[in-house]
Amino acid sequence: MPETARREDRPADRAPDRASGTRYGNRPTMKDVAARAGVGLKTVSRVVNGEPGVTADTERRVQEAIEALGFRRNDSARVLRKGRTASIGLVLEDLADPFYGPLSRAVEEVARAHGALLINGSSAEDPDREQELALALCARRVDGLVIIPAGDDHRYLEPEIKAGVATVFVDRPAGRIDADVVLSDNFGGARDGVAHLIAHGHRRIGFIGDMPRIHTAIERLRGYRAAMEDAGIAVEDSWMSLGVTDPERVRRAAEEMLSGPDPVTAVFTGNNRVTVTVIRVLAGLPRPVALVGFDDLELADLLQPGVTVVAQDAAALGRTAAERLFRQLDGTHLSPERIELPTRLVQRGSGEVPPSA
Amino acid sequence: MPETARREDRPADRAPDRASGTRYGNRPTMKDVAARAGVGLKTVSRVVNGEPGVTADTERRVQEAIEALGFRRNDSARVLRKGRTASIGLVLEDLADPFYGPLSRAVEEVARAHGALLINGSSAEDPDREQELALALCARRVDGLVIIPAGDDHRYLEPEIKAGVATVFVDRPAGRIDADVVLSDNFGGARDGVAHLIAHGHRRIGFIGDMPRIHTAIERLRGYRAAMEDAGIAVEDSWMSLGVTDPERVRRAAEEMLSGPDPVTAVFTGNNRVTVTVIRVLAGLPRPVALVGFDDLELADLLQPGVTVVAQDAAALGRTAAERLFRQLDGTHLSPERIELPTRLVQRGSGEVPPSA
DNA sequence: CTGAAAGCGCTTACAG
DNA sequence: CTGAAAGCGCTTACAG
Repeated sequence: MPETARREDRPADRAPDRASGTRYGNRPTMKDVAARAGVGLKTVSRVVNGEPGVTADTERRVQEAIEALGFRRNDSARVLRKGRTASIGLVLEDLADPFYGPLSRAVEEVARAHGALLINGSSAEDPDREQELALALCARRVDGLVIIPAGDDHRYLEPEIKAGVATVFVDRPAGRIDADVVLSDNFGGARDGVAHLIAHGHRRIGFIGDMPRIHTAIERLRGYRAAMEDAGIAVEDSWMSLGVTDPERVRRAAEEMLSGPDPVTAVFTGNNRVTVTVIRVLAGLPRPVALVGFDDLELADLLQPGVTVVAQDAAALGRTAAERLFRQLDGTHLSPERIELPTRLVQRGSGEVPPSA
Repeated sequence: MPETARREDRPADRAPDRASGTRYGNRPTMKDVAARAGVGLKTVSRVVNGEPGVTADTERRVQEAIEALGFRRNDSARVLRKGRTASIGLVLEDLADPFYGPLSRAVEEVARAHGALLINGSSAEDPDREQELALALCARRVDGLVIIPAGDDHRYLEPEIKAGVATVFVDRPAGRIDADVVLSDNFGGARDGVAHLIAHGHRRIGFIGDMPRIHTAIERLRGYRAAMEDAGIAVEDSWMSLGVTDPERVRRAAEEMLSGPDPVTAVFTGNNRVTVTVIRVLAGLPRPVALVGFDDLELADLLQPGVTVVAQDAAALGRTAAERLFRQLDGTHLSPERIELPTRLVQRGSGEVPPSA
């Protein structure tokens, strides 16, 4: 007999059939199952959770009632009683950014391995929105939080962390609190990338990066400066540009440092979005300009020339952070740590272009 | 006085200080706040929820208690009582695929506008995993579900939908149940793309697509066949290849149809991953071969030649689906609908290459 | 093997 | 304006 034919069996005193979906529609509960199977509530609970101590016959009766009613345990109620929600939150900058896709997926896989679901949100690089999201996730009592911070003050999380919410920052460190963080070696990666350009004969090298309140932007700029200093090159202010990464500003910045009497002969770009815009600018120039970009790009190897990049392992960042999170949740008290993942210089052509005369 | 100095004020009968984080660590509840402020539970609830009917003085006392204890409302408990969880689930194929990033982000934005959080999961194109995920989300009592289906039988969702879980399928239709679905015009897009190649003089045109159990793969193949038929071209079996989209198989398929005595002079690729692999194959060939790909790619315009594509609007798919979902949740009963979004042919060069002799 | 009672942390529906 | 009681749907801790 079809499940739906049984709907009227449900106790009449339960939610009336109002259209507007209060009470999750009108779902059967363990109590309904117990009544139908003629057993106690606890017995239903045992069957649903696969606990021992139920005779085969009782179990069968309960199973039948479950199927007839279309019962599905309300984990929301379960969670309230048990304490752990088996869900973790991920606050990132923008789900649509190709850098965060693999990172999210890696976090998700680790969560899945631990039986947890992932709640995801984009801060859109807005500190207020980051806070709003993180606190909303805490109110839902996620067991832990993986945060790619937009802001630089995370004291708002102190009570939550104290209350037991595991927290790991990724890609950028926490601000004004002591917390686990998993980073790429932004400084070293940028330094190596710029040193690579220097090794290929460049001295006038431009740097176009993200807003200076972003940690990675500062670190990469620091790497640029270090490489230049190591080579004894005095950096001119007009070679550096930090700011929002929208195509308009980046295009202007690139055009400025590439024009005038003493243009740069090479550019180091501070992230994937900047790199893409600069590639477009360079494609319109009559002379070749060398380019090394931070972050890898799909199809980068197929461009002419191929784009030399300092690649981060986004998936490894996510995986490492999530694993650390669950280690925290395992109960062992860990003191906050800073984990740094190496970057990799991938030579494809654009970084090996010599300076044009 | 610092918040932490107040921790010992919490009633001693509440959770002991065990290290392993049961009971969400050791969080204060409304009851604790009420006790500290010397008011009733309901008054705390009123203040926390900004309900009227509390004198300024009482409100101040409650607020003080809230801050001193570091109280944050447990939405998990709230949800149990209220019926709606203000969260929706998104089951997609792979968070790391660049096609799903913008789609997820769009769903998230709509959810946010409705005050809901997004729980995200990847099916990895595995029907069992899709089901497991979707049902886990239902057990968490998400208000609604946006599903990019991997399987072709969704009868398992019938009890959930009947129980009030709003459901919208995206990118591919539901199997064996009647549900809302938001699709791109896969058939028309593929037909136009192939017709474009024909208009540029090609007759021997290859098609490389995804596994034939995937709806979009079938529709795009159908579009290919329709365009060929419209032009009076008899398609040879060796021109078509459907299967997993891993680079190995796609590469072999492309190489096969591009070799032999009568190779194809143009290729139509069935999705972004296939396109990327085929671009690599074509880059290694001595003669030019025309290419039109389904799905747009970042940097596609910067390749030589630029890649002509049939572009879908991934963000519009996500937005439309999520809006439909919340329309369902608004209570008006809507009969299942099929919404089709147009695709756009973007000419960039590769699709305008003439047949080589 | 089985189940009644209490409780998780809130909101609802009342009563004062 | 304020609050005590009941209840959301489960699990826990017992007792039989």
